[in-house]
Amino acid sequence: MVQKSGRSNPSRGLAGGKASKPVSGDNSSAPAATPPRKRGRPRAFEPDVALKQALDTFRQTGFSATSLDDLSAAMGINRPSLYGTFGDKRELFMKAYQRYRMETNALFAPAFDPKLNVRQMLEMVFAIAIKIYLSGEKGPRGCFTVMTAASEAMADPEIRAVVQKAISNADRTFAERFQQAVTQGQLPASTDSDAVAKLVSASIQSIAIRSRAHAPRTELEGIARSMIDLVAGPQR
Amino acid sequence: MVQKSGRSNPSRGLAGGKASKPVSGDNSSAPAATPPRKRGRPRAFEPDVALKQALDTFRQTGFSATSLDDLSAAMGINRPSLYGTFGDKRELFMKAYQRYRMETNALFAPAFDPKLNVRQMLEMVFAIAIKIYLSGEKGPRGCFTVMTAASEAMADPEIRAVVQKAISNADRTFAERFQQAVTQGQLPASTDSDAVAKLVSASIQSIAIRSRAHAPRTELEGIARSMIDLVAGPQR
DNA sequence: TGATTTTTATACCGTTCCGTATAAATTAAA
DNA sequence: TTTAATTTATACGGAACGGTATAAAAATCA
Repeated sequence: MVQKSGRSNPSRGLAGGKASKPVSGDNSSAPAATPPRKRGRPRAFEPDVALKQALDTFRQTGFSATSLDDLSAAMGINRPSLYGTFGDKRELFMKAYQRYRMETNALFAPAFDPKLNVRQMLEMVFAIAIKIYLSGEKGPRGCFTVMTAASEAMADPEIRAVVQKAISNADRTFAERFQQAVTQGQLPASTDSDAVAKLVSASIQSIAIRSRAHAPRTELEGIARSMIDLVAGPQR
Repeated sequence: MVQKSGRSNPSRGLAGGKASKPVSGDNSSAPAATPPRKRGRPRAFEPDVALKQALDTFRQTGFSATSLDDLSAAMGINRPSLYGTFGDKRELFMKAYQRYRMETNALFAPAFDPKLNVRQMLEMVFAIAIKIYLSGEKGPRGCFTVMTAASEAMADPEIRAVVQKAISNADRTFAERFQQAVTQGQLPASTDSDAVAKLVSASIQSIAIRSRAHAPRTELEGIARSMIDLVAGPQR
């Protein structure tokens, strides 16, 4: 019943090339490139912003509880257009999740500036995490990876794989940074970088969980502070 | 106890209320417990075991992705009977969650035996948590509270309330135990019991998340070990 | 026995779901 | 202008959904 579209898939050429758009500030309606207009009727929507709306909707209500009507309405796209551009609901979910990962990786990147010491890095990481998890027009949204791990990752091996990758990636990023801090003398030589990294990840995941349960911001910040002090020593 | 003699009902047990849950501790008495046979056609199922099946099903696939057909099949009960006994899907979910809380509270209780020191308490807690989260015929199941926080707690205030309660209850239980350990000299006087409690809760929540993403048991045990050593000092 | 009470079993109802067929609309190319 | 290509808009179809009406079944009571 899968019915691979036998005819040429038009989104192929587009999807391959424009993976990431820098979203620069000067997008004043005149992308100087003036992309070569394709043959037929032009799209009435921007795939990237539509995908962002889909992501927001999925983050709000999760995969199962989000209907295609919800998505269609939030994205401002008719169902057939949605299908033609993003595939079925599951494909759309995967693309939205992929976008989420790119987006949040970019948001966290500044915290890993090598000029920052470990404490500064952690303070930035937690601040960014709390900001992300509490953002949202309709209340806090938590972490999409944690949400997905708790729900879809169970039954869907492919989704589980990307979630595993996201979690282990976070662990590894912290571990490498801590190991580096040990060699730089910012952390004691006895530090178990892998272990500490997983505990930091754990506290971030807990912040995500609690944020979705509407825990007060002070509670989230308290967890962050405790973890920072535990890793980098009490506040000077 | 209001045993009206007008109807001459020779049975113990409440006739009017439908909260008939006489499964008290003495169930291992003579096989002739002679349950007070009610008037009409007897039930063909045990409500408590049916509720357990419902809980298992909800834990597997979550609220939205579980259909009443799934529940009906898993519980071995027709839809109308299910309705008559447990109410609609959401009510059933609430009752299943309530049962989960009772069940897990009972499983964790031995770890809080006052005869155990802090390290022993933590080792038991983590061992029990990992055992619960990895149990399940069809793979790991994680923590139902964390699952629910990540999904239904968002849109449903009542569900959110019970999830909040479960989380804060865990925090408080740990905090009280740590505070007690401070007074007993098992932990340094400088210990911030509330903060440490939340970090322990956080690591448990992370273990739940990771278990659902099929993290290997050694990873979960590693997190537990790290947290225990962090709180109670390195292993002696 | 027959009346009453309660549960079971089947089948149904209206709604929502996901996905698609179809035709109109809009563009570039011929 | 005609033709081809592509997207939009409407509407539909089968399936699954949550929930319930209805009658048969199984028990007690009179």
